[in-house]
Amino acid sequence: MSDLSPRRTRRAGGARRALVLDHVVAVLADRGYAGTRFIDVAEASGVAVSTLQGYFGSREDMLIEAFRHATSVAVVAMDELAAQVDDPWQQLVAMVDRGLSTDVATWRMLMEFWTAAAHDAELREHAAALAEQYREPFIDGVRRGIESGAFTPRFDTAAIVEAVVANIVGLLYPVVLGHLAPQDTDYRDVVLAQLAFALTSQER
Amino acid sequence: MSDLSPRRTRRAGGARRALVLDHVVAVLADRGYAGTRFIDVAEASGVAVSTLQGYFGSREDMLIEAFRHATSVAVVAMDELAAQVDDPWQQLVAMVDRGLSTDVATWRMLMEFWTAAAHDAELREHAAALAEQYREPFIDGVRRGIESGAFTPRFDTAAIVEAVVANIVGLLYPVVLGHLAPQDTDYRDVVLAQLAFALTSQER
Amino acid sequence: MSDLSPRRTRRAGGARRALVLDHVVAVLADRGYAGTRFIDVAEASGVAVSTLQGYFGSREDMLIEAFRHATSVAVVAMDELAAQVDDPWQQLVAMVDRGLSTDVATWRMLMEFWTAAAHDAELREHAAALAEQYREPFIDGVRRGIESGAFTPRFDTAAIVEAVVANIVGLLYPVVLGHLAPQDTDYRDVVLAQLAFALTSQER
Amino acid sequence: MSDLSPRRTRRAGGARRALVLDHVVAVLADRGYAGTRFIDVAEASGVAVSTLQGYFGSREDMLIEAFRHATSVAVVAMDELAAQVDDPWQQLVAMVDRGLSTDVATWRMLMEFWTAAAHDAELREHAAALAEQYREPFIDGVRRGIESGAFTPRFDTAAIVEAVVANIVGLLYPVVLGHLAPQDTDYRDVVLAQLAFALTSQER
DNA sequence: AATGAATGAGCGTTCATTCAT
DNA sequence: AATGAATGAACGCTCATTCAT
Repeated sequence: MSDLSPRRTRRAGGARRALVLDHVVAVLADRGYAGTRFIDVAEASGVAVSTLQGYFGSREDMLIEAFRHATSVAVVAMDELAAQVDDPWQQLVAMVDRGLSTDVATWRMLMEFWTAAAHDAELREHAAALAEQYREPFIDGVRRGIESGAFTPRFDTAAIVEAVVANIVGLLYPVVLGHLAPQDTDYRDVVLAQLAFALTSQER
Repeated sequence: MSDLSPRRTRRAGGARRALVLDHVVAVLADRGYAGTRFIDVAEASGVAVSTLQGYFGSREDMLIEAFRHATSVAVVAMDELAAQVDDPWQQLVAMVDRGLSTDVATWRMLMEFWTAAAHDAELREHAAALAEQYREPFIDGVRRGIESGAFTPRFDTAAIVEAVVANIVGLLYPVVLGHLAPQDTDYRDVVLAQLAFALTSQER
Repeated sequence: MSDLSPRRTRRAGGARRALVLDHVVAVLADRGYAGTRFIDVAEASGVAVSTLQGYFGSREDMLIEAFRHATSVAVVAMDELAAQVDDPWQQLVAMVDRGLSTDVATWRMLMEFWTAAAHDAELREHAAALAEQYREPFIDGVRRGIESGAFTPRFDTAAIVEAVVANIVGLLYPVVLGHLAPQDTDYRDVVLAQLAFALTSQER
Repeated sequence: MSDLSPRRTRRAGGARRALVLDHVVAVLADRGYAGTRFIDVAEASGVAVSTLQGYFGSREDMLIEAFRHATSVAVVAMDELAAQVDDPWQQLVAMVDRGLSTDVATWRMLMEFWTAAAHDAELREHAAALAEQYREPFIDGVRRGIESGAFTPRFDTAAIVEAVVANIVGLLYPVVLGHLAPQDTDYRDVVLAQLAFALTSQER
């Protein structure tokens, strides 16, 4: 399993520093990676620019840490969700529902993160870890269903999971750009039925 | 059908201007929306910075026009593909194959475009038009299949199309960030089988 | 007497060129010396920028020639006025009236001219010639009055003329800046009475 | 009485900022309004360009504040002069002498200020306030002389004051352009005698 | 002669960063 | 630790000028 935690522990700031990170994430979602300046975070958080630099070092370091912070929170939440449900199919349903109900702010943050990662090797590593962690509980759910005999999949587990994750992440731009309402019952029905189809051989 | 053409025709530049646009798109995919400076395009195209400004007006106008140019090309290509195939199912298969084989450069360009659109109202309008045009031939294919009796869909046409488009666009980040090979036979099988399932009622 | 004519005859343009000069003067009064760009004159006159450069050479040369043109016109008009009136006092009155009724556009043009001259040696020479020519008919009027016995001045002719010219030019900023109406009967009365006082010894 | 003070107090800079303002005024007089660039002031004052922008905001704000600074100083000096002399006539004489002995640098600064004001509404407001304040002690002196019976004016107070102010300001261009020595005893005699004439009815 | 196209020089401005307190 | 002040680097943009037609 990859590491999502910061590589070195920073002392500066302490509690105040953690509070600032949430502001950084909010500004990031609003103004974008390249558009997030020190002064924006300073105004949003009430902390002086030079203090921010004392906390994080450079602008890029601040943004990278904000991404680590925000994505870690999101992944941990998904993991906890998976741990709460025992039945494999119900677990998958819960995770799909969770994914489909991702709020716009989170999508925006992820969009900025991934777009920034496309231009930055260090962020790209982090994105790879995030992708793996995000798919992990899905793969786990499918495998547990297979082992228990509940699923008799028609395809590779990896391909099935990739498809359902694509069904979730594919909502990002429609939702962020306002083309699609965040929650659509019909869409959920299609995704879940297709997933059930993929997991269940016809000869059953 | 929405309008993807530039609002006003610019004369400056002529043929040379069109050549430059391709360079702008390339730089855009490489450096990102915010990271694309006049000097980058100048170096890539061999045209002086001030000449670029003579062509496009401002940096933003240049980037917006590049996006219009590139996305129009992509949409027209998809439309032509749809027009070439007569059988509805074969048309859908062809379009899915086309979508799944989208090259990294195009995905990067679209990623930059959509991310920029999230912060710019004018680009957002264009993105909405693009989204509509991209889905149009899919919806058309499904409808034609229903009318001919080939499809007896289990769900709303819109939801089915949204799901298959999500299966395509959901590849963007895995492909751009290098997590996934652009072409994966298993993934294609899942997507097409799920689409066929959604379009075919069991009682047939 | 100094020379106000252009130093070298330019061929380019001919009649069209002369027409353009009036546009240059108008733009000059409106936008100021430093603010007058080729494109402004081009838009005002309907002549292409590069054509203007063909006419005048550089931007500065164009402006300098416009100043020469406009000031020559003003001085010639004052000279003609002086030649029309025979009686020395009536001549002075006519010239004062003429000066006090200078229109805002002319004042603006002169303001730009003199301000530019403060930063340019060549224009300063021209301004010196203009100053001399402007005072010449005043000095001539006073001298003719003295010779005829009509005036018995209390002060040097030069000082008297300087004072009355100051009374005229002193209106420039109030008029241009809108603090004072261009024509004020009371003010005229003061200027003329003070002039008459200066020209007439009490023992007469 | 109009307000000549800056509209909002800026903190940045403090003492250093005030020192820079004098340099701005000097450069302004030397190079003109349009010709005064940040780099000129930076070189004259030894302060970095970006620091100047930190102090003043924009180039225009810097120049406007320099004008306010310089003109306020000039007006305050004239007011103090007026307050020192008790006898109305002696006060007027002192003010005329002060006006006629205005140094070239001040005239140049005022010339630039007024010329700039002709193209800028905000500066024009300030110029109106300045004009009013400049004439105020003159009007006050005349009125006090009338009340005490020392003056029995032949004309409106406003017209008389306008004429004497014109006699002062009318020196601007001759002095700035070097046509006239700044101090000329004969000219002073004319101005003062004409003023005395205007203020004293013949029947006395 | 007249013009559009192309371009380089120069300027205002933004912003991350360094430094002193 | 926290901050304001100061600054250099970099970029978009304007505009006069040169060149080819």
